[in-house]
Amino acid sequence: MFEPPTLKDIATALGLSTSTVSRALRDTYEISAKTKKLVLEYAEKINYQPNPNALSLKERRSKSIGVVVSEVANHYFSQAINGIESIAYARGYHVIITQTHESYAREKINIQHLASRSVDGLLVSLSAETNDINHLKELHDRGMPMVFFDRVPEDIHTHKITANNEQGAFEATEHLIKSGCRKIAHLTSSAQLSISIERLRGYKAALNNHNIEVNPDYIKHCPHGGMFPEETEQAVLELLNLKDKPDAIFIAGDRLSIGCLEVLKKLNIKVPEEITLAGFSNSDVLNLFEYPLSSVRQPAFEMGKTATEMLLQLIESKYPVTEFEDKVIDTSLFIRD
Amino acid sequence: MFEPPTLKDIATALGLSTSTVSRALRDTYEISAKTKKLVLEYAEKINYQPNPNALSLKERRSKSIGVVVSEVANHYFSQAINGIESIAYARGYHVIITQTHESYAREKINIQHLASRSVDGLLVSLSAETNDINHLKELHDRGMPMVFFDRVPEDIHTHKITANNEQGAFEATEHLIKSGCRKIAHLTSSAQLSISIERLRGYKAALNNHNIEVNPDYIKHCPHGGMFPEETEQAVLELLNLKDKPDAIFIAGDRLSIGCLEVLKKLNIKVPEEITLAGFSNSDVLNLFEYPLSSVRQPAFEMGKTATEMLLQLIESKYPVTEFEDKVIDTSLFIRD
DNA sequence: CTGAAAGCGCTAACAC
DNA sequence: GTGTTAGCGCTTTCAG
Repeated sequence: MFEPPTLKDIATALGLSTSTVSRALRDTYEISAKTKKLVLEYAEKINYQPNPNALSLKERRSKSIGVVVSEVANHYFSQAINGIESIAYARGYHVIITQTHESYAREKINIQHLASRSVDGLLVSLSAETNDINHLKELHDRGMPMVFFDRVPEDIHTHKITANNEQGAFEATEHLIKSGCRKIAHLTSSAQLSISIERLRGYKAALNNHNIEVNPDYIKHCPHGGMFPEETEQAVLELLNLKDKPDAIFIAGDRLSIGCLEVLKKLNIKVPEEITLAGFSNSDVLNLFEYPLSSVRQPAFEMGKTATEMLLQLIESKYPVTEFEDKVIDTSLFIRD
Repeated sequence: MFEPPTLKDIATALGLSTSTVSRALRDTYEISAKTKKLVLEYAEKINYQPNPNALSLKERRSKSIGVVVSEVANHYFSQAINGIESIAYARGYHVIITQTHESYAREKINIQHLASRSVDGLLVSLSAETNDINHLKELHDRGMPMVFFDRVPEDIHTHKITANNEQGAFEATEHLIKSGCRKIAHLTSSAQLSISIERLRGYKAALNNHNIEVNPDYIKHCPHGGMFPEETEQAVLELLNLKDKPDAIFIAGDRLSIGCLEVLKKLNIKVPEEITLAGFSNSDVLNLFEYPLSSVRQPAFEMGKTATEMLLQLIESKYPVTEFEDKVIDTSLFIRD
């Protein structure tokens, strides 16, 4: 059994009261230098650490924040998490990471878990399956500080931080057009996700701008964001089996890009000779790929940092915050031919 | 301010005592069906959740386990984490993930953070920098349940779970030999890491087995496991600049493999024509790479699961455990030419 | 069957 | 300057 020393242990060992010890440790002014020294040295010696649960109970905050993402294996999220940690650690907060694996049920459970009083605030990116956000709304209404990033809900009024998805999608699609493609398909995640909506909008805008008609057959949604390979495979096959086969695909996500590349490779379809690709991806190994995939990169680290700063501001604010920011950060397009 | 309802809130609202409410909620036998129903319905209505900090304080356990890995972006670790979560969630435990980024200082801080009483046990994979394990030893001596996986220390007596690194390294190296290579280099992580030692041993054994002399110039250590690209680049360049240039490299880790491939690509050195590669990697995109990289895959998910089962057994054991297991799981070699 | 009270480890009035 | 005490939210004797 792991039984760390407590204030009382120090107090009895030193013949003092717990409050004196507590004050000495926290360096209150009204404590004699001698006692302070005595206590500090003894605490150091036995490696005393205050019990965080007792502290949380008392102070009514845990100095920890919860993070909800779909998958840490996704490079966008692992980079964002690094950004989150960089700020949180510097400000003395713990970071508790949970994954939804794009499941709405899992998301509800994780949020539930993190709530109660075990975290002081939440950084959330919605799962692909989520289209009912009542579990979040309720928690938010009851006062849980919350900041959304990347995949954000419409009707919760709080800070949100997103990449400029529309602009990124526009640039990627336009790049395909400028490369000579005209029959550009769009492979994307579930339809209700904010990122899907915005990227679709950018895609359509680029086509419109170049007087290319939007072909509904060219737009394929994967409700689980490519979590299941079959899902992606089927979508890609449907595109390839169209009588008027696309000459390019603009892909809205990392996992989808990988799934798509795998299908093309399996079918031995040459990229970019037979089909050209561009996609949203924060992977750091794209340039090692056999097939070129131009990619829209999101400033993941920076987004994580900013989201965390915003959250800590909410958490530590003395007064209820009513002005919320909707921060949009630019993406950058990396071209590979 | 987020102020969730407490037992007392329910009690006063219903004109009962807190102890009655507590019992009703936990379905004790000595409570009238009527009261129970009343309480349960009200609790449901206001979405009551017990305060986990109060619970932890009382029960002297938090129902959460801490995980220490170097990087969640590493596929081996993200898969292991999925295995860890699968068991932990099923048994009602939280999982708190922390990253060391291969830094010893960060590892110490994370362990410190997780300790005290905020987690019931620890799943640890050492950082590349770590060669002093006193921070862990001390904690372990004071009774913190601990299970090591992947990168394990020598002299802490507890459950350990590793891949059969020596065997995996042997097979990979032998594969290179059978492909006709004779001048096989070894690019690996920091020298004190258990995985480095074991993989080096397998590498040497394979060479010996085929009567190839071990050339010390062919063995390059990267103290930070490829965390810094310059480190890997320098090591690879040193290998390539040898007068007797190697015709193959056996690479001991994921990040190192990527770093190495990037250097080769930059220098326009053809794989496998000019040099053949094999490495430890759990990446799921290797077959999309331009250059073939045969890989030793570790059963990461299974390792995470097993480690968690072992840890929960330690945590929940009524009596001090003195028999410890040293579980070694086989790897598998995936060949790409 | 239900209530009162103690205690988990800590801090913060309030004594003295 | 230091000790005493109450209380954070919960469970658990112990009374009744």
